[in-house]
Amino acid sequence: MDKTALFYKLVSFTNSVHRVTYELTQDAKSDSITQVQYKILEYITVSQPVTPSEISNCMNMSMPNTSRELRKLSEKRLIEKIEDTEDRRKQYICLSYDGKIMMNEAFASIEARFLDRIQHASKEDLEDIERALDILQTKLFYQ
Amino acid sequence: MDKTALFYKLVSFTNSVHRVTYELTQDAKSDSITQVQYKILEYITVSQPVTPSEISNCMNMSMPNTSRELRKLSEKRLIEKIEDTEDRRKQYICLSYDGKIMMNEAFASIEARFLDRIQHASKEDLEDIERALDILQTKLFYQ
DNA sequence: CCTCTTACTTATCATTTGATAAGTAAATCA
DNA sequence: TGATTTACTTATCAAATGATAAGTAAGAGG
Repeated sequence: MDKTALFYKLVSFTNSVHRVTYELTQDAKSDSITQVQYKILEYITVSQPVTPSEISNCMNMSMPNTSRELRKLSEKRLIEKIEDTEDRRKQYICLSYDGKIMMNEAFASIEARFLDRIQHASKEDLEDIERALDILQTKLFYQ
Repeated sequence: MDKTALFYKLVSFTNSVHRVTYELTQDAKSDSITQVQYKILEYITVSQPVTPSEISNCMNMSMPNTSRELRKLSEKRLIEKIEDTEDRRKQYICLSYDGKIMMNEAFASIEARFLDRIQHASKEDLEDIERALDILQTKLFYQ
């Protein structure tokens, strides 16, 4: 298989990943937040504590827009801002108690759909899947 | 590895896929169309000919919004609408000549970045990647 | 101390996207 | 033939998102 054929396979694959991700995550988020706010909470969940600049960089959002969405999340009592004691310009963002509850529920609902999706997979299938995830993460979707 | 651990691996994996997809595709689309319009063109490119209803279903867009975006793409001369001769309510959407040129350019730019990403992969690595893509597509990201 | 840079905020505006109501025209069905 | 359904359109509105200008306050460097 030449590299261009592999590229087409990748295109088809990423489409599948996006479609299945959509299927697993649809309706998982609370209606009280927007899609972008959910993605920010998701990022904070796996990376906390995190600064607004990091959110801005990693999510490809401008600082003003990041700041606005963080303010909204803060007003909804889903995150907490903690000042850096050494550099008082910096902040660290963490999930609040309510935010943790919300994200736990969201992840639980996504996990349930995932388990449903792999319910007919054999032990060998699961091992294949795990190996394949590792290979692609290190050799193709790295960084 | 239990299924919950596998789920966390999946979460991390899909984040990587989304990030790399963003990296590969950023700036690939022309500035004269919006993100949604680009996604529609991408779908048409790989599935043409396709009906507005199919686009609406597969892209999770309402028919009115699908219709609006297709009208805009048509006004930009990037797609063509062909009436079904048997059922005159139906349409088939195809890329126009200009649309094909635009998508060829976009795909070429994405492919160039992809090739860059795998430039250091050995023949064995590429085979591993191909196998892994196949396994995940059939066992996890199916349908 | 003064200047520059960094980290973040506020304000504002345009554009995109999503949702809904209402309509047309052709096919199907009874 | 008349009623219903399907495929798509038009119009309109609200909300989300993106982009930019201008501002504050703290740290860093000379």
